[in-house]
Amino acid sequence: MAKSKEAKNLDTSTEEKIIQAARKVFTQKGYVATRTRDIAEEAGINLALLNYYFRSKEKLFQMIMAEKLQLLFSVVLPIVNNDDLTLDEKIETLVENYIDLLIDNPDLPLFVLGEIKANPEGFKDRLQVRKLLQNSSFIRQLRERKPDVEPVHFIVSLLGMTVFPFIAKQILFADDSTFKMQMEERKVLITKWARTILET
Amino acid sequence: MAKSKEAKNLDTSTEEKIIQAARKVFTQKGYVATRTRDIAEEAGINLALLNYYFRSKEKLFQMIMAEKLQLLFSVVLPIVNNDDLTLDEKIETLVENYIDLLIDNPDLPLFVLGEIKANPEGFKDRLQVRKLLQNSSFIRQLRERKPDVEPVHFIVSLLGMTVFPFIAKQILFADDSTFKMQMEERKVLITKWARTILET
DNA sequence: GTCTATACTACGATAGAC
DNA sequence: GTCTATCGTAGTATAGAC
Repeated sequence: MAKSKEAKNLDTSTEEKIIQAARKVFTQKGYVATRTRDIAEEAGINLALLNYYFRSKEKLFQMIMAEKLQLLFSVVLPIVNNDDLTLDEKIETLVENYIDLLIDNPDLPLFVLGEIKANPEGFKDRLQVRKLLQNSSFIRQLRERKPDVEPVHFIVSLLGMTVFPFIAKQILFADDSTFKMQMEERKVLITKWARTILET
Repeated sequence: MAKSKEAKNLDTSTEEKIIQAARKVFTQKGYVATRTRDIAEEAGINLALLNYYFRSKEKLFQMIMAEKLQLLFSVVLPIVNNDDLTLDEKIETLVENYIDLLIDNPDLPLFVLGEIKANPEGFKDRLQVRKLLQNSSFIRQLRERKPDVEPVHFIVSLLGMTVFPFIAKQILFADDSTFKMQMEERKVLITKWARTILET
């Protein structure tokens, strides 16, 4: 730990300021739409410094994207592979943790999904979600509980109910504070509905 | 009807060829990422012709976007406002029609939602989905059936289950043919699950 | 490390010949 | 209506002074 500091941003290093700015602008506008000038301005530094610390816009972007993918995986993987949790416990924990994550990072889904669509090749190796899920205890438990339905259908529905509001909030929700409140409400609703579906 | 023609593309007017190309490229790559040169090449015409027929990239884009929004609304509005349909009939029809639409236009959701996020101001007046839904018989029926749950939560879940697979298909589904097959399966699954949820 | 000035490239748009 | 050639601008990246 460094000495106690009161300032939030004034004492952060230039490199860190650039990273923070890049995080914000990239996730808000996507790769093509962000200009390195936007990032420099947001960071309060000169444009040349961006290329001094990171070689290029592309390199800087890769850092941010890797970080965001890591963030997404870090929520899912520990849960779906945890043999000690029952199926119902997994569902409840997944939904709660995911909604908490997305409330803190509302741009995340549209950002990641948009960039994957824009450049599928760049994600070919990094995204083996299907393989990671395939052997998980989550899938195994789903097959046991509902042998007649492909697990993918349940997972897509669970993810859809959880993630979709964050993707479509501009259209479907009025203001930001009621949105947050309703997402808290959704935690228990989705969990309940998912269990109901499994009992069908 | 024009005289019978066998060719599909050779006889279409230059203007129509540009529109078709723009439809394809814009919905695939989004506004910022598409270059007018891409559209010209896709249409098999010269770049200058694009500005001859449509004044600018922006004008051409607005045409395509208006068309796509119209497409989305034309599926939803007639159903949610139809007083002759029961709630269960509305749900079934909505899911079926939407999945059919999205199978034919898989890029549609990510395209529209991405552009709205990129330029929220440009959609302020055109998107009054909330107001259009507010007074619909669909909402009224939902309130009657489940007075304890905000209708928005049910609608978001229904839309999420239906639309999300098309947004995340790069990640969650293997190949295109099994994807289509599984989307057909989903029609009856979502309808069934939605009804189950309403009985909770 | 940080700045200013600039090179280089890519893009949207237009002029002008046919 | 359609083409070639080109203008103007905006964006990434770098050179070089401090």
